[in-house]
Amino acid sequence: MKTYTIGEAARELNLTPYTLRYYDKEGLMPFVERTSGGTRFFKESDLEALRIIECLKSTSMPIKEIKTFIDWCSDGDATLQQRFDMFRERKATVETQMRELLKTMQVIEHKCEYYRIALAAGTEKVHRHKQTRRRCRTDQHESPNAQQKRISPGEPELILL
Amino acid sequence: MKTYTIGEAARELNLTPYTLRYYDKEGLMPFVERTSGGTRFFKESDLEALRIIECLKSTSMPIKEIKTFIDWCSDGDATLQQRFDMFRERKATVETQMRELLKTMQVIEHKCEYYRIALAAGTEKVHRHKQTRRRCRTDQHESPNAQQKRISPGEPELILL
DNA sequence: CTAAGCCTTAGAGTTAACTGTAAGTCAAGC
DNA sequence: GCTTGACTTACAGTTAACTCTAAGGCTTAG
Repeated sequence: MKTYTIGEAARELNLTPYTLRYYDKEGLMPFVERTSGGTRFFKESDLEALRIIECLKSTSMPIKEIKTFIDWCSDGDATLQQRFDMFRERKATVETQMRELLKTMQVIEHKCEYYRIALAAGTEKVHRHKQTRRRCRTDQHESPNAQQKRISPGEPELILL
Repeated sequence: MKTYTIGEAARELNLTPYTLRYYDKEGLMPFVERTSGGTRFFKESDLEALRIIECLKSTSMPIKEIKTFIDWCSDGDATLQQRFDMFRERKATVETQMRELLKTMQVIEHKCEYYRIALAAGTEKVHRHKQTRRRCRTDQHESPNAQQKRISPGEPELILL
């Protein structure tokens, strides 16, 4: 069966040997074997496992939690329920992340349009009227905590939305 | 016009006052004004700007790059093109992130199914046959770099995919 | 008038996840 | 046999993004 040195495995996974050694130290790779000389060698199944680890990492799962999962894997069938629950939870996390990314996308697209129009007009001022209108609607009462007098009265305001 | 103290603004944005002061120190909030006593007060428009900053942050944009954008905003119409380009680039980034999240989701769902079946069977062994078959297909040649003899011959392999 | 509860700054500490260094081992090629 | 280049460990350093501490200031309630 084909095996890989740490450098080859790192290339395969788009990581560095440093990172793989770090993962090993953190207990993420108890399955990786060594030669008699102490050199790690990675099997296909190890790369598969690392791809799962990378997948979990891409859901912003911290390395310590991934280690818990790896420990469960080592414990065998007794931990099937925990592992199932963990993936269900991950699924919910990813769904949330997708919803938030979609919201982000909408804002970004709105800004693209904003700047497309501003560029066409040669100035951001084309958006000024809309801004003033919007601000007026929320312009109703002072904060009870804002009792101190303000300095720097009416600077040319930055426009960010 | 209603204004907010740093604590109120933080609550509004789901951040801490520490974080907002940190952003200010990093130059992300040159638009936030102060009372004569030096206390920051946040206007609606400042909260809007901070929401954009949070949006950019959610695309994994580092704070230093966000500062560049804020500086461009302060520079006015001369930087419209840069800002437009920046948002186009952000859009591409988010599209990539969405594609990757979708791939992640597929793997997670596959694992959910894997564990649903294993739980029903009471053991992960139900997936063993498939695993062996799959491994055989890639079981064709030794790595030219794997010349050292292996220790720990045939442990019960962890199953992770 | 003083205590509570905000706010301020400078600067130190924390955390996660690497990233690199130093000193040494090992196998291959000249 | 010696150099090359990949590997090893232990451990120190880096980076980003906070997060907190200490010392102090301002405004309101009692």
